[in-house]
Amino acid sequence: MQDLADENKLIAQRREKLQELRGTGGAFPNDFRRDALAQVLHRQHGQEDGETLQEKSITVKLAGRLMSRRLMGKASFAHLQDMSGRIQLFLQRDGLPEGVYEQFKAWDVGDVVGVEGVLFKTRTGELSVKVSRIRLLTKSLRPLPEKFHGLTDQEMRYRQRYVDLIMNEETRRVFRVRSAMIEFIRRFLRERDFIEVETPMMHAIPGGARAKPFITHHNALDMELYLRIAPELYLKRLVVGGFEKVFEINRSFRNEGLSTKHNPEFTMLEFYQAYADYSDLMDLTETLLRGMAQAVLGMTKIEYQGKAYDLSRPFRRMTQREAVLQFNPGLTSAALTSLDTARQAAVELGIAVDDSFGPGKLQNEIFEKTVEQSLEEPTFITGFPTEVSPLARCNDENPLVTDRFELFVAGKELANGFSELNDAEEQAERFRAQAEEKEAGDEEAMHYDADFIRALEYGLPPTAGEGIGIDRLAMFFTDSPSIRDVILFPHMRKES
RNA sequence: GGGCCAUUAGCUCAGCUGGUAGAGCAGCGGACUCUUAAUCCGUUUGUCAUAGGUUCGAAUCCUAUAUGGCCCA
Repeated sequence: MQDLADENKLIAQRREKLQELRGTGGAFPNDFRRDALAQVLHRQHGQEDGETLQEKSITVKLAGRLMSRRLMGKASFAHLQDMSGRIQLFLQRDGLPEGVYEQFKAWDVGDVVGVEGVLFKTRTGELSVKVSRIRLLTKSLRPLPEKFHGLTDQEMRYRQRYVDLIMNEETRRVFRVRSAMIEFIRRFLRERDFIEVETPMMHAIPGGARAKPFITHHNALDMELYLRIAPELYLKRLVVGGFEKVFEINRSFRNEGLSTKHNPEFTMLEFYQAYADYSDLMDLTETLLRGMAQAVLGMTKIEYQGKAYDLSRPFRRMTQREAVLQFNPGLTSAALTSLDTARQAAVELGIAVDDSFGPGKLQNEIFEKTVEQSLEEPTFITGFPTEVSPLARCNDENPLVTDRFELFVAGKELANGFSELNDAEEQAERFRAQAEEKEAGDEEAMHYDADFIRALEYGLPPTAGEGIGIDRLAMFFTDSPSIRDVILFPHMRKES
């Protein structure tokens, strides 16, 4: 029970109004049923003229939140907002049952009401409902932000997303787009015979990526468990099992800092296709993103943070080596191949170099430092060093690199895919190398996963797999500068 | 982790070189039957983020902390 004295006066007044409602019974009715939505009415009847509407005499029942009120002595206007949008209400004292108009005048912006009335056009031509019945369905105790500026405080928008959603159409749009993107992915993959699966989120051995996991504890089993950093190893077990095309859209967790690009929990699409290689997946990714833009936004042109992108054009493809050389004119391919010169180049760029870094790791570090953020146009980077790709299949011509790609758009990594390493013995060898790095103090190095090796020993068909970061993709599709703008309830520190 | 900026009424924001804390919206009372940031008259609202310090006196200056934003690593 909250102490009334602690609350501000506006809330106290509304509590009193609620108390009166309780006295008359039925303060929280749940028997009102609507038969119309605001936006649908605008679409169906917005173009009709007043006379036509009057002749048709269309009665509708609507429910939603009162977002504004313009009271006059014996008549009032108000706007009702439901899940689809807004529509204006017109209430006349003489058009309502005895005493109802006076009750309505005592209600507040933010209250949830149910109305019944006839569609008409006001003098200014706005489609409205001439209300004949109105009921208060839920009393709102907290005042909404001011009607003109709305809620702009970013912290409050994230912490109290419910208020942000009430007040800001743009926020509602962002999350509708996100939802439509995920719906499109499901349809796209199902049409291609992928099946959707759910694999464990709690892992005894965290794997499938280089990252620090969150640790939790199972009491009954008295064992440490890790929140997954990627579903990869389980999805490949399923391909071994004969689910030759699988996908999962779900959360992964990484114990890292927060930034405009990182939330501790984030949503990934991962999919695996047997009898395909990384090149097939690059083609599929282009088709997927192009189709998604068309389906969700109605066009393949996207504007992100002031820059225009056209997904209908073929995505650029270049190797990591080529990209590093292009952005570092002083370097040569030979310099990147030799350990000494590669290390020197990295040090000169201010990279914290560890003695254990080989030429591949050094090239990857130089790439991340000097190239990534400059890759604006959609670009597939291929030829990632084997050293930094412990789960990917080596290239047949050059075993120092893997058949792997990452897709960059607007300077952000959106996707990572590769031909899967399906040689159980080589995978075991690479796990051992990772385990050694872990011993040597690299917290992000992978564990040796014996069951995964056992699965590979039964035989993983030649397979390609890919992960796409849904949050970052949603940022790009909704022109959002921060990952927090596309996560309904982003992680926040404790309120002060 | 480092740098810069912000935090004042329910919301959006003013508040000058330190001198009794303000506006608009919302609220409350009144007028008003086509308004739409409705209008008109009247009126209420504060832990100035928190804790210290300087000062006769601090929203204002200083320090620390918290939360958020932006940039960098």
